[in-house]
Amino acid sequence: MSTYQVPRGTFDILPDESYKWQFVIKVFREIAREFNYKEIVTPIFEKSEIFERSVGESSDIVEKEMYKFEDKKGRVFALRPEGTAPVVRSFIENGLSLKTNSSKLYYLGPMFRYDRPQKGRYRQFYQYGIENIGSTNPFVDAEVIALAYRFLTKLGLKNFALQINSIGCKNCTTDYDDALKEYFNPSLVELCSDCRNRLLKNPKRLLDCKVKSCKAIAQEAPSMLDYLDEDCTANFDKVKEYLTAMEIPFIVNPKIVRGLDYYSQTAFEFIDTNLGAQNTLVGGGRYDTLAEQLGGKNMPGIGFAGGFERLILSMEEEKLSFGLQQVPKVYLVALGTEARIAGLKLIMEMRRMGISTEYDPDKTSMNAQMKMANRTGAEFALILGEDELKNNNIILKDLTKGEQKIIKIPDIIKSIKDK
RNA sequence: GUGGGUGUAGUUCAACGGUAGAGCACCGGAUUGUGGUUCCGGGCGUUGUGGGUUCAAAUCCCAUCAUCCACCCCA
Repeated sequence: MSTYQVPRGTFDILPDESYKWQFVIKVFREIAREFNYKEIVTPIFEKSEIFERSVGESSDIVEKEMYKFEDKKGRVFALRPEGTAPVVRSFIENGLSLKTNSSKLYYLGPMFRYDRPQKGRYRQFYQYGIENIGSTNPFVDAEVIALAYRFLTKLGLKNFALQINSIGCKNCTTDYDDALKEYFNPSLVELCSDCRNRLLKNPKRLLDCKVKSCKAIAQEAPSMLDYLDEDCTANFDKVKEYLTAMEIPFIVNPKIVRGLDYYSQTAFEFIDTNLGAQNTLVGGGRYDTLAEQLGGKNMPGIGFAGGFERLILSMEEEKLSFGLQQVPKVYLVALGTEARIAGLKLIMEMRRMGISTEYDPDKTSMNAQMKMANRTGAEFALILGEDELKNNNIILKDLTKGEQKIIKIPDIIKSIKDK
């Protein structure tokens, strides 16, 4: 056992695994490009106030999960627990609303939450996400959902379901909260202690409770959808209509409640059906008041975020491909000092021509070098010995077929390129 | 933050309170100019860490750290 280990809830992405990450990141970028979203990169830490004012003082994230610290001048920062607030901060700060072609943004990177680690839940985790800022049009809601759907589908995932809901605007919510309080109050004693708290602070979360008794009571609770005002209802209907038009299957789940305070109207989750307790693959929704809360102009927006860890877990579960592991194209086997030096020159040339090349600096015997060539998974071995060198030749051996032929050294790069 | 399970070689796992072992991987050789297969050889690892009980602890007890599962929360 080594003396040091990674901090709790974090992990190393090892060389054998990194290609999986590269693969899903590559696909995400491709899909973002298909939809014409452009990348935005924001710092890993921000003034903690940014999260407190947007995500919400009473949310779990702010209340107990933030990595908060003071710098040497006493400024209070937090490692970002999520990506939306920083993007909106940057959007306001840089006046992106005034520029064309800069309202559709995507981001990638680590987020931090001090949470108890579990399968699919880490303290440093990697999110991908998009934000579409500036429009209240339900076309945009549908497009954002479509992008997530397209991404998951492109990766080959099948075991997931899209659930959507509308949590209304401020007006609807207050009415609904009152209705919930009225409904649950008579059964107060039967609720779990968490739920008694929730009833005061955020009654909607009660719908999400997993305690059996609470679940049973919540079964008959009034539905959010009945409390939506005209606008919100119309909007939600349009979102559904557009999704249907794009042939994106969804189910309406009135019990979806997002844990971040800035959400309004459209809320959605892509749930993995065989992942365990941490099964939200992608979560997102509309946040029409967020920009104002951060001191900007009234600027509506909608976006989503997903975690790469769960994505990869889910893909492994479904035995999906992550593409090929990185292997060198050519492995140079050099015999003798002169051949080794001549080989150096050759290696440089091949690498410059874009041919990935490997060799072993320590092994001298043919046998050992061939073994290494095989182990790296190289496609070809180039064998250079005294005899070949004398005649300006080199042996090109196809390691999968086992065939080999003698080639003039000046022609070798062309021969490999032609393969 | 709460509850439960687990921690032994690089890895997957064995070992009744009494000498810590096997598969895979890895290294070397058979084969000093040709790999994958095969055969032979190679393991002292503070049994996660720190205490305690005992003649004796990987094994029992306590603490701690990590991990897994669930609550919670969410990506």
